[in-house]
Amino acid sequence: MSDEPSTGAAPAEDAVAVRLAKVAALRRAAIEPYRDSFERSALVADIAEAHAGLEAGAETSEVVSVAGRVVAKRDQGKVLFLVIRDASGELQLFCRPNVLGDEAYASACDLDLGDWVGATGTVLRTRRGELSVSPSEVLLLSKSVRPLPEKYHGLSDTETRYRQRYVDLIANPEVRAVFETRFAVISAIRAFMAGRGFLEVETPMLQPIPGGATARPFVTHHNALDMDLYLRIAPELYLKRLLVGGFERVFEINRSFRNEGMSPRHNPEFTMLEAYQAFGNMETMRELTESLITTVALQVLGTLELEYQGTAVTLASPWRQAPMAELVSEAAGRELSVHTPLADLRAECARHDVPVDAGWGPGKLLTELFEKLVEHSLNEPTFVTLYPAETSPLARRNDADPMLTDRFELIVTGREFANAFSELIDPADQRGRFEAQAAAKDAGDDEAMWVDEDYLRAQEYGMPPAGGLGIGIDRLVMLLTDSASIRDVLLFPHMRPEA
RNA sequence: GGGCCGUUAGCUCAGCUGGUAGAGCAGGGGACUCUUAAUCCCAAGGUCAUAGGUUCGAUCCCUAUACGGCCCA
Repeated sequence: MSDEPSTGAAPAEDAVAVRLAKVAALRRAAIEPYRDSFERSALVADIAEAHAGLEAGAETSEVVSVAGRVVAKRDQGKVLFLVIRDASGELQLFCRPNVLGDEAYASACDLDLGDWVGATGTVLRTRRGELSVSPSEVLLLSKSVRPLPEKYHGLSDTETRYRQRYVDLIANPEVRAVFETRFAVISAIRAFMAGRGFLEVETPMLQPIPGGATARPFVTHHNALDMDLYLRIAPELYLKRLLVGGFERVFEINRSFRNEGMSPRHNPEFTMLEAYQAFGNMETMRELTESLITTVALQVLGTLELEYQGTAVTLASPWRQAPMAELVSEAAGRELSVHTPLADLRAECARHDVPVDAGWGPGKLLTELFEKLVEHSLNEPTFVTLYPAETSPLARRNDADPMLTDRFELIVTGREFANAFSELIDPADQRGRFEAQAAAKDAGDDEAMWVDEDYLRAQEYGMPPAGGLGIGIDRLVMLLTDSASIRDVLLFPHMRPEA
């Protein structure tokens, strides 16, 4: 009755062909291999919990219905062991012809690894101690026609893991745990922010003027309006418009997009938390950041003592604070700041192989030196403060030194995790900063900001003093799951088209 | 964009200073009434990433390209 195996076909198609033939055979026998639904009575984990004390060799009369994917098959001739997996765990099906009937038993033997099945039967524990269901019925719910990766070594090819995450999740169940942690982190953030009286809002992802960060945007086109739009590089300017409107505490967990290179730490689309608090400032945000991250870590991991890629990191408070110029001076072995003569800063850059651009001012040069000499060495959480105004076009100037801003970046494991500042609320100063950015853009800096007239108009109505904060969610999840690459915390990381 | 490394069966991997490829698992056939990476027997499975070049002969040496990984910008 079975079809002749196709000869001469490529091996990949061979396995597929065998399974497709089974589908055809089932259909001829009026058995639907892709069913509508299945009524199950228990998750695998529920059964394991309820029968944890069942002795080896003991059979119960309790009938359960379970469903899952066949992940192992051990054909013993007159006994067949199938292992099925549902979202809660794995369970063995102990299939016997005297319970199933010869015909149903033969059908069960015909199942393949990867098939989805539903089974109904009694709970027992085998003589060898394996909790099992002895089914009186095994229903094929959905036929798998592609072979799964090897059962022992699984799937390790990184390219296939990222491109075909669905296979990765089947072959490497521990991958699921990373994304469960990711969900726990985001849930904990929401709860924390709500507890502090923040309102969650949604702002445009399609923006006529991409603002709130220095980065190249993705461009798209609105056909009906016949105009270009940009995928947001940050929600910042919209959230701050809401402060003008009277919302005092808002946050958005946002997907943003930046048109730049990919790396183990950069994906073209990524997730951030941005939060704004009226009447707060940088210090308000510093406390919020430290409290948020420690609360989330404790809630999700139960500890503040982490290991990231082989290096111990403690998140225990209090976290170090240090001005950028102080850290750079320490690393360079000489006093450096935004007030150091340009020539000296350039010489220092040259000494450390930092390529410089002729148009850069002292603030940009100092920031470059910081990134080259200091950033990577800050393993424990460190608030780097007093960023130059030149590289902080949306931050309020420091009252004592207008060349600097009341801004910090949080560095952990040598990487930026958060960025926050006292918001610039003076519309005249903001216009000047935008214009400096526009000049840089005209000079060829395609990451520089645009002048956003509507944002300036909003500020002219009066924006309350405020603190603003951004935290990279992907990087936070990387830290908390000890993931080396951002691709490991994104279900579907961006990839070039397949060859 | 630059540098280094990788790409061999569906999956995980071998492959000797160049003589056109092997294993395990999966898949196929068979045996087996308590298996656990089940076991045993048999047979099958490859455009060695792609395109060129060198050579009597290339998975192997050279060049380019594609995709992936890491580092740097």
